[in-house]
Formats: sequence, structure tokens, C-alpha cells
Amino acid sequence: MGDPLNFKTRPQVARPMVVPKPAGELDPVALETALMQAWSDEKTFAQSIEARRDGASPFTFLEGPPTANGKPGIHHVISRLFKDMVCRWKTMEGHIVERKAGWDTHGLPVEIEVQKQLDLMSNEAIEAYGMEAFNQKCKESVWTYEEAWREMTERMGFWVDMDDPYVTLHDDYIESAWWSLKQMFDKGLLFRGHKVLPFCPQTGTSYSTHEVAQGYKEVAEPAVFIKFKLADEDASVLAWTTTPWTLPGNVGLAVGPDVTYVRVRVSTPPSESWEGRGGAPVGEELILAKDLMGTVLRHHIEVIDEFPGSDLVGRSYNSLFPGAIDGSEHPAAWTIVGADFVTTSDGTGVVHTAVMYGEDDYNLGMKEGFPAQHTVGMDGCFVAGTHGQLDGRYVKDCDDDIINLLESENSLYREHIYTHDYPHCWRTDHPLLYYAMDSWFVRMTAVKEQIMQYNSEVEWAPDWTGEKRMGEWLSNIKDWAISRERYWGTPIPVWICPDCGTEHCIGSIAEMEEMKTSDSPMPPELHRPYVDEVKLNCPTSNCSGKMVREPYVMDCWFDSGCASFAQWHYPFENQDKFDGAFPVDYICEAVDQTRGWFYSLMAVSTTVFDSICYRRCLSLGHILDKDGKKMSKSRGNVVNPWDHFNKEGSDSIRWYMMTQSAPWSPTNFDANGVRESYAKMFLTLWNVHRFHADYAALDDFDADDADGFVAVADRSPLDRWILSRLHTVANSYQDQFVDWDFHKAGRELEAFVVNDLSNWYVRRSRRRLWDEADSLDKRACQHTLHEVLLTVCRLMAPVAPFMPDQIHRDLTGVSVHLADWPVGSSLIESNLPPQDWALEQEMGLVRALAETGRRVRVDADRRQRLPCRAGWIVGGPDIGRFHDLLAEELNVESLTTEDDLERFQRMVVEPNRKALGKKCRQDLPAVIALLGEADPDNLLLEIDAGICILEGYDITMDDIEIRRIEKDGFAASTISDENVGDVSLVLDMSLDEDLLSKGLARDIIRRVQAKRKDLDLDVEASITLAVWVDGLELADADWAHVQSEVRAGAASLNDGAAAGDSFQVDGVSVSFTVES
RNA sequence: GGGCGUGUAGCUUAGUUUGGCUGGAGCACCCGGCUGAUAACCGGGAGGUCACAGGUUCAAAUCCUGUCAUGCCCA
Repeated sequence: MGDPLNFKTRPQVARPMVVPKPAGELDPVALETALMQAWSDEKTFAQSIEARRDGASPFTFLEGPPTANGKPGIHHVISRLFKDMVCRWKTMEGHIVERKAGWDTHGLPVEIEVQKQLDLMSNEAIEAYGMEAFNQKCKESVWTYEEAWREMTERMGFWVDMDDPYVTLHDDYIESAWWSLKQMFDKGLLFRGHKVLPFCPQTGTSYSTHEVAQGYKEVAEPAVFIKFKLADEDASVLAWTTTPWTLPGNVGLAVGPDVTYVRVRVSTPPSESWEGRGGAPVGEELILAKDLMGTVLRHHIEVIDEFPGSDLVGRSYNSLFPGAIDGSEHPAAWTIVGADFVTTSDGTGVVHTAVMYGEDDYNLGMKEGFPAQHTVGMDGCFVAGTHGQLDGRYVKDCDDDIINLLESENSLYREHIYTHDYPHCWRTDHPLLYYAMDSWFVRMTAVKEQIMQYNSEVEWAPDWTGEKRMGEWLSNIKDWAISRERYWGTPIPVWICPDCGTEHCIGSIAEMEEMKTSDSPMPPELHRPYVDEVKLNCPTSNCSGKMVREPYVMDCWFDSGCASFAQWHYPFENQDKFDGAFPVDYICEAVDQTRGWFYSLMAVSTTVFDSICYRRCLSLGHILDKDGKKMSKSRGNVVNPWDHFNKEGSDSIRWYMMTQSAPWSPTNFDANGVRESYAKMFLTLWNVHRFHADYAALDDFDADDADGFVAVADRSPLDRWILSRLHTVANSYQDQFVDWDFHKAGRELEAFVVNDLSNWYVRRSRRRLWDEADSLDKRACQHTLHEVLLTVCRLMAPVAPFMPDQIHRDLTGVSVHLADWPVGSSLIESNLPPQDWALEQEMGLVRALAETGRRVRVDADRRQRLPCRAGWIVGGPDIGRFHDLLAEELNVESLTTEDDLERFQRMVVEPNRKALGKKCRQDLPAVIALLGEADPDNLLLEIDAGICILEGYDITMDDIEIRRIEKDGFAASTISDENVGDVSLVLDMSLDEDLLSKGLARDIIRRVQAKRKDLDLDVEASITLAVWVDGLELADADWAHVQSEVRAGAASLNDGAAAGDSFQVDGVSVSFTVES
């Protein structure tokens, strides 16, 4: 193309000659929907991938699967934006980026939806309804909003393969998950234990903490102080509990080893005001924390001993309900142990421990070797053998009887009513019981070192998500409870032999088929209840047991944690796809996934593959409503993305989300911000395109016509300036992308389009294109616009895939999504125009002077259309090549450079506080005061000679800054620029008839043009103009100028009686008529 | 209760890493200008307890401590 720097905008795909069509008014919704159709017809997404097949440098992305049983809101758009943007960017860089969609389809939320729908409020009800039918409903339910998700995804322009998604309920996916669990099983990382969960016996359901949080209620319940009699002494340890029903399950007492305890003797009978049951005879001895004597005891007592809790550790006491628990194999049962969590903030400083009914209790029990036996069944009733009066009764109904039993045994010291917040079932309103459920665990504690190492190898954005949030969590890693006593989910593939107790984990369908008993049917799908019906032949030699599956499903986080390989049905299929795509290069989700998906992926890859799972992870802040509140259905503040899809369009939403704030910052959604993105970025860009396309169409401009090409070096400084700016901005844009600072990148490019391109380059270039004759300068401008538009579109395309594609197609005939990234990459060459730093500097100054000129006029009360005779530029670099341009902007007759500063200006010296502060410290204010008083000329002479000393400090040029300000009597203004120093603009404010006539002519032109526009005349159309001026003589040349500017075919001046529109300026009255 | 974020004009935000000139912008508002230039543009104005309170420093939006609000996660 003749350009020495090989800058080319020619697309890399063969195509016919393209002359842009006139662009027309912008209708963003029509534009975007038409493009969606074009992409679908042309299979542009697939093409964009296939085009990169040759280079074969994969960049792999893993989609975090959404659940399609809720309606997508605007907050779902943001994560899909950042996923899409990076994938599109990497594609343009030359990578092959395949994007498989995924759906998360299992889990409690799905079951809850169906339970609500079918009014099945308990496990019994579900089983009565039929597990098969229930799961069928669940399966249907997960697709409720699939269509809505698809439409949203497509409409926002997120390119992801939704025709071949991975789905966690598919047998292929489940089989891969089974395989991974077997890897853990074989490594000894899978084990059976208990997990204490809030549990509702009415519904047979345990709850996630999230659900529990919604059901807290304030309740007043009986709380009791109990006397535990020591086995070898005549004294009792006092403990306190708010849940009397847990007392039959008591197997231990916990004390703080460093807490001070006292042994006291009751010295007098209680007062008359004793309330409720319980008591202690005179002479009875009790042990409790010293700090709590006052709040617990209701007797006068004498303290007979004082000792640390450690003295109590190891002592035995008598069980309250002998026989309720078998402690024969557990020497630690009914002894006192030490525990760090014991405090003296409430109770007695002694904590009653019922292993199965509290998380701390359970952990302590495991550590100390207490028996882990239930006294309460899953139905919420005491099990047989607990106590004759309690067996088979619902525990919350027994509070009163338990207290009576304690009193009759002289084990009750006091009772009282205690008011607190307690979790309740959101369905039945019954209080939840904390209950140790049988559960399977992955021994994450065994791989703590590895997982922390892998975490540190991930590139996190922002880095504190990985270092702090995730790092903190991993340093306290706990074993992962992966089983759920539910119906809808991936069945746990563990079978146990009822005869010999052998556990076996199935890792594939084939293995199940091979091991199943002959009378077990092969399940039609890998879900309950079908899989439950499969029995396995026990593999243990000499055992002929029929193994039974553990009746659990897996935590659905385990499902999604398998996505990196299960999406490919690895290792059963697609070995090649998996090898090329693991670990994945990029994942992106909202910050709440830190302990969710980000963790489960890492946990699975660490335990199964001993590897990281993803190389880069972008963690996004949430979209909140305009008041900073979380968007939720119940609040009713969820914004429907279609409100904006159907108004400003997807590009504007996407651009708004990108530029509004850092990706990881929480963002208050502001509908006005979307409108602003539309009005500024897209409307401006479109109108630049429209301006170019309209004239290009008129002139049959073809950018690829070699004969008409104008080399960059031969173009005007204005052209070379915008091209250089483009290069600078594109580089910076790329750097910001690499640093994850997408918001900064977007803001900078927007500033370029609005300020540099539209408000300066195009505005200054309009007249060049109005020229009807072919000229080198016109073509230079057209090529420049063509090149800038294409490059801008390519930079924007990953973020805003619609309008840039339309413009790119209009200009080249091919989609922007098949183009290369202009900045280049390791795979493709950079393709940016030449940079000219000095030119950018000069133009920066020119623009600053144009702006300051307007301020000068405002200050001097001189309207813009009235020309000034002369203007002077004082200081700064030579900008002679822009004097004509600047003179036009400033509306001055002649603009010259003036060297004699003294003619207009004087100097002032100002302190450089940073430098002086370091030097003078606390004397700074005094030094600044002296500087202010000093005569600037003398001061500078002294500094120059090195003899300037203030308050004993040696002052150098580094300590001060010199500014020039204009003398009185001139209309002037000075700008300071760190690169070029101070530059002043001085305007001649004198006035004469000639200037007034010129100014008036401009006013007439302006009014007539406005009238033409009002009349909706064609730009080309000729008019008949009549003008009457009263109070000034319009010079012949100016009148001629008016006629030519407004395309007056016929014109009359002061002919006959004034008519038509009229206006006044500078005391002159003007009337005019316009006829087409 | 714990961990990690966030808090700057009516709204959205820059500046905080590395303390330093009068805390910068955009939207909305007011005044003026410019325009065959769009929901545009330019100049000016009004609008700030930089969440609050202490501390360090010659100097704090910025560093330290505490508090409040808000969000996520955990208990």
C-alpha cells in the first residue's frame, strides 16, 4: 500500500471492493438485532474460532455453570460480559478459544422450588409422591428459565456454545464425577463421619446456613443449671444449657484450662423469692467459674477452694441418664475435659457436651474420644432405651419432663426462661435441631500444603481475592462434607456390604455393570431411585454379601468442581480435548464464588490431578441497586436487562459495565449511566462513522483502491496527529487489559473517540470533505477516518460486539470479529499507524490554547463570532504549522509568535512544597512566607548565582516553580503544561467597522443555516436569500461570503421592506427570509 | 462474633500503592458561548465535614488505631 511503516487496514480475508453506504440515523436496537441474525446466518462465532485453527494456540476458558431455574437479571449480565470480553480479545489476538456453555442442574434449591410447587413439605411427602416422579419434576424445573437465559445470553452478545453445553445431570457428566470421586477414594481421601447441621425433623431436611439465616426467630425457652455429681467426691459441677433435650446425650463437660473455678458450700437456705424448680440443701458443694458466681448462685455460700480449670480435667462424674448411652468402650465418657472455646461470658464456665447435637461438641467429642451415639432419631424423637418417660417422644415436648426428672434426682439447681434468636424451619416454623448427620467427607486437611501452593500459583484479579480471601480460608481448611441426604443430585457411588462392612467406590458405568448382582437392573439413568436399586457383589473374598449404595447425593458444589474434565466426559472420551484444556487459562465469576466454585474446582483438581485447575481467575464485584443494596427477588429491586436491551442496546450496557468501576468493585447500578454510555460513546462513534460514510458514498471512496491511496507521510499534520494518538491510546488500552484494568482502558478509549476523534479531528476536518472536487487532502482525510474507525472498532469489539461490527462491515465488508487485534500479540503482528510524539505535544498545546482563547473572550466579554484583529502566542514550542488552524478556532485575523514576554507578562515565583518540605521540615511555613514577599526578579538572580538563602536554607531552582501571568490591560490567559512550560495567549481587543462587518456576516450565516435546518433543507439545496441590515454597513466581501456559505443561488440585501425572521446583535438589527 | 472488600459533590466516579500546589472529571442544575454537530461540544458558576473519631507528621482523602454504614464469605 505504499506506506513505509506497513500500516494496513486491509482485512486479512479476500473480499470485493467496498464503498460505504450512507449510514443513516442510529437505531441501536434494530442495528443489534439485525447483527444477531447476521451472526446466526453466517455462523460468525464458529468462523471466528475456525479461523484460528491453523495457529493452534489454544486459550481455554471454563464457563461457571448457572442454574436456569431463576430468571436472569442485570447482575448476571456482568459476569457474562467479562467472560465474553476476554475470550473475544484472546481470539482476536490469534488464539483458538472454544467456549462450551454449561448448566448447573442439581442441588437443594432445585428441590425446594419443586417442593413449593407440589406442596411437598417433608421427606415423607416426597417419598409418598414418589422419588422417581419427584426427580422427574426436578429435572424439568431446571429448564424453566433456560429459554430466558438463552435469549439473554444471545441478546447481550455472549458467544458461548449453547447448542452443545455440559449439563451436570447428564450421565456422561455424572460418570466423570464418579470417576473423580473414586480417585479420591483410592487415595484414601474419602471417609465417613458426621456433620452437625441444622435439621428439621418434620421435613426430614437439613439446611444450609443460607437458608437458616432466613428463619431466625426470637423465642423464650427454658434454660437450666444442672448439677453433675463428681464420681469420687461429694461435690457437683454446675453446667448450663438452653436445650434440655440434649441432656440425655451428655457424655462430657468442658472447662477452660486457664479459667479460675471455685468450690463453694451452700451456707443458708434460699430466700422466699426463689423461682421455679430446683435448689440445693445447706451444706451442698458446687463447682463453677469464679467470675460467674454472682449471676448463677441464688444462695449465700462460702468459698472453700479456688483452682484453675486444668485441675478439673480428667475427673469423672455420674451420668444423668444412665444407660442412655453406652460408654463401655470409651474411657473418656463422662469426664471433664479442657477446651479453648469455653468462656465466662455466660452460663457457668462449664459447657455441657452432647457430641451429636452441636458442632463444637462433635469436634470436641472426636478429639477426646467421647462416644458418638444418638439419643434422638431422625424423626426428632428420643430413641428407645433413653429413658422410660422419654422414649419415642418428640424432644421439644419433653423439656418439662426432663426438668422434673432432674429435680427428682436432685440434679437441678435452677431453671429460668431464656430469650434468644433461634433458627426455625422456613416451611414448618418448627425449631431446628442441631444434629450430627451421617456424612461423607473428602479429607482436604490432608492436602492443605498442596492446595495452598496451588492457590499461590494462580493469577488472581484482584490479587487480594487469592492472597487474602482464599488464602485465609485455605489456611483454616476443613474436611469437605460432600454428601447430602437428598433426592435430586449426583448419587454418591459408594456401596457398603451389609455382611462384612467393605466399602467400595464405583468409578464408571462399566464397573457398576460388571459388579452388579445378576438380579439388579441396569439403571436407565444415573439418578435416584434407579441407582439405589443396584446391588453389588461384595469383592471381598469369602464374602457373598450384596452391597447396598449409601443413600446420599453429592453436594452440588462437587458437581461444578468437576467441570474442567466432566464437561468433556473425561477420561472416558475426549482425551485430546482435555489434554489441551487443562489447566484452563481463564475463569471469571462473582466474588461470592471464592468459597464456592473457585474453591471446589481447586479442591477437586488438587485431590484428583495434584494440579492447579485454572491459571487466571477474575473475581467480580456484585452489581447492587442504586442505593447500594443487594439485588434480590424479595426486595423487588432486580433490574431487568431487557429494559436496556430494548432501549440503549447491549453495547451500551456492556460498555457501561466495563467503564463504570473496577471489575472487582461493587457497583451501584445506575440506569442513567447506561444512557450516558449510549449518548457519549456510541452515538458519537456512530456519527463519526456516519460523517465518513456519507461522504465516502458520495465520492465512491474505496480504501483499497491503490491509485487513490495517500501515504501517511503525505497527509496533513492533523491526520498524522490523530493516527499517532490512535497508536498511543491503543498501546495503553492493551496495557490496561493485561493488567485487568478494563475500566481504565475503556475510559481512555472513550475519551479518545469523543474528544480527539469527534470533537477535534472530525470537527476540524469537516470542510475538507465538503470539497466536491477530488483532492489529495480530501482523500488523505478519508483514508485517515477509515483507518481510525477500523482500528477503534477492533479495539472495542471484545467489549461492544455490535456497533463496531456494523461499522467494520460497512467499511470493509467483513466482520470485525474475524479481524486481528491491532496491537498485535505473540501470534500476530502489530498493525498501528506511526507515532509522532512531538506532534502529539504540539497539538495538545494547540487545543489548550483554543480552549483558553474562549476563556479570554468570556473574561473580556467578547463574543466568539466577532473576530479579533490580532493574537499573540508567548512561550512554548514552535507551533507555526498550526497557526492557521488556531487562528480559525480563536477567530483572530492574524496570529503570531511574540518573544517579548515583558510586553504582556510578569513572573511570579511559587514554592515547590514537596522539595521544600523535605528540606525545611517545620520551617516550611516561614520559608513560604519569605518567598511570597520576595521580588521575583531579584530572587531568580540570587538563585541563579547560588546565593539565595532563606531562614538558613539554600534555595535552588528545584525548590521553586516559575509562573507567568499577564499584565493588566491585555486580554490574555496563561496555561501551564508540564511538558512545554508556560504558554500565554494574548488577544487584541480593539474593534473597527471591518471587524464588526465580519462578525455580523458570521451571525447572519449562523442564523440562516439554522433556518435551513429548521426547514429541513437538503445540504446540497440552493436557496433564495433576502437580508435587511439596519445600523451597520455590511462589506461587499462579507456579503459575498454569506451568500456562498449558505448556498444562496439568488440573494438581495436591503431590498424593499424588511420581512421574515429578525435578530439583534451589537445594536444592529437584522431581518432575513429564506426560500427554497 | 470472625475474615475480606467498599464508603470522595444530589448521582456515577478519579486520586489512596509511593503523604505535598486550590481534591479532579462526567451526569443533573444555573449563566454564557459555539454549531448544517448528536441525546453533541466549549467557557464559567454553584455544589465536598474526602463516612465518623482519635493518632503520626511541617503537611493526611492518602499512613496507623478505633467506630459506623454497606456487601461477600464463614460462624
